[in-house]
Amino acid sequence: MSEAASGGESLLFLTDEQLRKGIEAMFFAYRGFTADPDRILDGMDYGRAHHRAIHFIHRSPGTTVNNLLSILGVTKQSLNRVLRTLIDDGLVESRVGRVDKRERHLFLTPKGADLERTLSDAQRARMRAAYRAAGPVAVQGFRQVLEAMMDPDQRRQYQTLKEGGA
Amino acid sequence: MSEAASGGESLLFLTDEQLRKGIEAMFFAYRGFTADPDRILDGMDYGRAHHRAIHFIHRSPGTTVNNLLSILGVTKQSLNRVLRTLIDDGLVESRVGRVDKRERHLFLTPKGADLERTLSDAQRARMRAAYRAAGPVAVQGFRQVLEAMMDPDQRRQYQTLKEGGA
DNA sequence: GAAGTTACGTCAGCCTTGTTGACTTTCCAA
DNA sequence: TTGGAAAGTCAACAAGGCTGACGTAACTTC
Repeated sequence: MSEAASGGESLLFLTDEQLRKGIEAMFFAYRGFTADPDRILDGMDYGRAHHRAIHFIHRSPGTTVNNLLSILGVTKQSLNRVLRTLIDDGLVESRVGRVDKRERHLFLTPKGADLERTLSDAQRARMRAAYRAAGPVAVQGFRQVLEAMMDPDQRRQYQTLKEGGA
Repeated sequence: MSEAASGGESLLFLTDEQLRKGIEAMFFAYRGFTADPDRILDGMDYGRAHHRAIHFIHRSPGTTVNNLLSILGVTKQSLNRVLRTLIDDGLVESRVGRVDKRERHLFLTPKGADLERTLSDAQRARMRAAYRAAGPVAVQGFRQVLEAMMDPDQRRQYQTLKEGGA
């Protein structure tokens, strides 16, 4: 490659060996990433799927079922099972749309917001520790690589969420 | 916090908002991370669990079942089901240990190595594109944050693997 | 106003991949 | 020789994905 010859900055970070380390880092890190919420949910009747639904409803209150579907990337049957229990248990409220009555807008109830806080506090605590240990420059790189790793569709959704919350 | 007051470099990267973005980035990126191998495996009778087993057997040829168990973090019954099909299909070979005949040492057959290559080529291609897009500095930060995010046990295993392959 | 489309919910059934628990066989080591 | 570790296996179950089919209400289009 020309860059390797032209400059001191080589392309050694693109070797298969380096890529493999990145792949394994993703594998192990994701386990850590989900470990704390999983532990909390383990006692309750909920799982990771409930966590995801709660997260994104909290994130975008009033979101429609269809919208949530496309963010989570699952089928409506799969989401419905999860949503059903959350609504029945009084963690999520489903309101019929005003302008389009076919739509259901989803909101967390106070009880749902409580669980959301418990879960995200735990997940953020780990994230915060990792960020603090690695420092702001590393964090920027972390985010850059993750964004580059997403599928275009996913990246668009991520960007939309990112802007909305900024 | 004193650092925020003391220096120009603030701790804004540790705000809940920034942490939430990191959490969502992990969520969407992991989907991309697994998408390509998943697509390949979809046609065959295998799934993500088979991919993981194949990856780590390739990574550490001759590893024992117990060792693989602790790396993958699943029960032996769960791993056994996956391993059973891979052995029956002639992708993995299980050799009785020489010094300790209770142990089984696992190896990929040529056929298994073929599939491993197909899968890891696809996964590395995406990784490489992401690395290239983000650049070496970002990649270093990426790896730092991921390592800091792991549980201590996972980090130890990751480090061991990392050194072994370096 | 009729016909088609969209949003949502639900029933039924299936698959993968994780779990526990119980039990056997094999084999090393004290 | 006996206890315990390693491995394998059977059975049962649960979470959380999936497809397919169907129903209903509401919106859109012709």
